[in-house]
Amino acid sequence: MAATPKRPTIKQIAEETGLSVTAVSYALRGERVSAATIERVQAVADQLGYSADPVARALRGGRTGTIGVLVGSLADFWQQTLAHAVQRELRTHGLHTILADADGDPAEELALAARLAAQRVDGLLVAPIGPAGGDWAKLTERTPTVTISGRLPGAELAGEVAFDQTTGVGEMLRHLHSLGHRRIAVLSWAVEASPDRPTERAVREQAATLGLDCEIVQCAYSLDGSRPLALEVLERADRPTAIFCLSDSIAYGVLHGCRELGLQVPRDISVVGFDDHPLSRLVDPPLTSVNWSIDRTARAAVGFLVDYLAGDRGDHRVVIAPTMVVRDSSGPAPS
Amino acid sequence: MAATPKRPTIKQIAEETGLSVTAVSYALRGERVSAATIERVQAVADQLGYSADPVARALRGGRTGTIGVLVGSLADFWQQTLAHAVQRELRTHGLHTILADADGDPAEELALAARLAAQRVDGLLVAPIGPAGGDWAKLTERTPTVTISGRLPGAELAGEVAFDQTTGVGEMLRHLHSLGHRRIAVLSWAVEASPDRPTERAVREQAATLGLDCEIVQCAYSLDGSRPLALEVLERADRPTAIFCLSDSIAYGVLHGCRELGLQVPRDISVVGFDDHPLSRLVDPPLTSVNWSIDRTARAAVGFLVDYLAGDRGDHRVVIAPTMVVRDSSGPAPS
DNA sequence: CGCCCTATGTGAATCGTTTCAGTTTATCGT
DNA sequence: ACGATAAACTGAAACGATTCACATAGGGCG
Repeated sequence: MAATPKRPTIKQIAEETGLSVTAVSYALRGERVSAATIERVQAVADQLGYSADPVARALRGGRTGTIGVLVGSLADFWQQTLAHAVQRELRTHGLHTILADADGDPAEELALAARLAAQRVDGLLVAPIGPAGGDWAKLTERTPTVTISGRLPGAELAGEVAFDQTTGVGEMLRHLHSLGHRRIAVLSWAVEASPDRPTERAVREQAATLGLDCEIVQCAYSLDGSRPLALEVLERADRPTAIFCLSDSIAYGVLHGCRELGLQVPRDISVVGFDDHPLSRLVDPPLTSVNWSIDRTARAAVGFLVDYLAGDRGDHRVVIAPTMVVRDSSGPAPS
Repeated sequence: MAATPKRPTIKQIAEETGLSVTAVSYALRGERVSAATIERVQAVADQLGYSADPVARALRGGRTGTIGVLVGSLADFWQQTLAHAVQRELRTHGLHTILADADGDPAEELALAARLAAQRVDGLLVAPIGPAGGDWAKLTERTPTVTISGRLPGAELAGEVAFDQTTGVGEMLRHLHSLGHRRIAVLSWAVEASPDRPTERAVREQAATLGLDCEIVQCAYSLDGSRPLALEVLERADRPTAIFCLSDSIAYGVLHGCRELGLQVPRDISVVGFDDHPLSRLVDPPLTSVNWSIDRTARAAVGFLVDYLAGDRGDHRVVIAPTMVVRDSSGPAPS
């Protein structure tokens, strides 16, 4: 092992200046000591390249300046972008990010969050897959937590960013209905894990209202996960006339599958998504989707957490409204 | 503030069992104490839901089980995917990830890495923008560091994953040359920050060899960053016949710009990328690019770091070879 | 029976920082 | 000039886990 030089400590500064460790600690934050001392300590600290050890500080009970971010699956492009937006937003508040990725497994979520909390993060931002169980009460009462689109059983929240799934699903289904589609396959991630997510419930309810024949199909998150499934659905005898993907990432895989089978979208079949990823306007054909503003989401979530940490216990809940974005991947149902 | 119940500590277990803190510490790792004691301690620990505080452990000097990952810009889709692949790979080794994002600013990189190191990560994985300066010597001799495609001035590395940029650039330029293109605009990120990156140097050299007129243009990373720039380039009187984007993300923005101006790709102009993001085969038209295997990259980088942490000081360097992927976005130069 | 060795356990220091509770000066008002 | 008070600074105890050095007891063996 290479010789490992230690980083400078407060103790070294104390020796260098002839002061006590205590005095140096105060001086570094400019309190309780004379201006002359502060200056002298600063000079030595700068020269040594000193910076306080966040680990020691955390142990003593202070803030770590780090927020844990837990996402359901980084394989999903939208969530990748969300993670980026959140990280960027946190940075504007001088906060750092520890990112964890449940990788599509709801059973992992609580464990990962606990691990994050054990790292002494100041707060948690959780975009969960779904209420797969576990009791978040203990965790969330110890660590301020803001959720993004999802429920955490037993959790006591510092804030909540919800998506109006009902309206979003409704608009999309009405759009498809108005184009004449009656038999629709809905590709959803995480159905097995939590069969009664609000999104799926909304799909069932609205489909019933509109008289649509909607089959909900379990689907892996990633591009490569949705393609084979799409192939299977597309090759059925009674192929649906439209496929409603509950994430744009899934839709990309479906588009790819259609291409492989020589199916023209939207002539032969309509394919629509549900997050409106930035690339959805560039794929072929440009994807009809429902937009949930990533920037607004990230800003709200981070804002709630920062407010809470600053002691503001106000009303920390917002519902992000969907925006229907009709592009070229949806068209009249083939007769 | 809500009552904040403390997490269980080793001390509580000691009181509960009537043992000393020391004995409990040993018992928890199954050393030096009688089997009966181990069992008793385990029982109490389980019942209390005890897990060791990573912060305290880190302070004492042990491993944290956390790796810092620093990427040049999470706004880039390829780097997003890389970050995901790396995180996933780290997880298979039982390691956690702290992700930092320099957001396109090379001047931030060293500071962010230092901050990561101060968090007591066991190692660092750095995919830098470029050698914007700073001295990485002190940091890297304290914290094992593996680079992914980039040089860190003064760094002493635990491993290195390099991309054979020269070959990649060469193949792409020859491809364009063979299609009759002679006037090419090269859109690069981070030119200002480090004008002599290996990639740009390779472009200049190979262009000279082939007799190509290549202009290198500074470009922001993101989709929205490259679009306006593309518009500017495309509206010139002596418009280049091909645009070579040094990242697929940039190419996506350019494609968007072309569409706005009513330019057909590749009939009116060819557009090619340089990472081969998974979505590049789905955009319209499918993008010609150069593939660097993200999985191989992530696996190699993480492998090097894990080996190093295990004490293996072997040869930790690999060069990832490019694979030219010709799709539909490149065609014969218009006459 | 006396000696040493092992098994099992404990006390205390350590990591780097913060902070409570003092202690020493110097200064001020009366 | 004297006690009160404030300013400047220090000691020591936390935070939670690890680990070195030591203590105690019992067992084995000549």
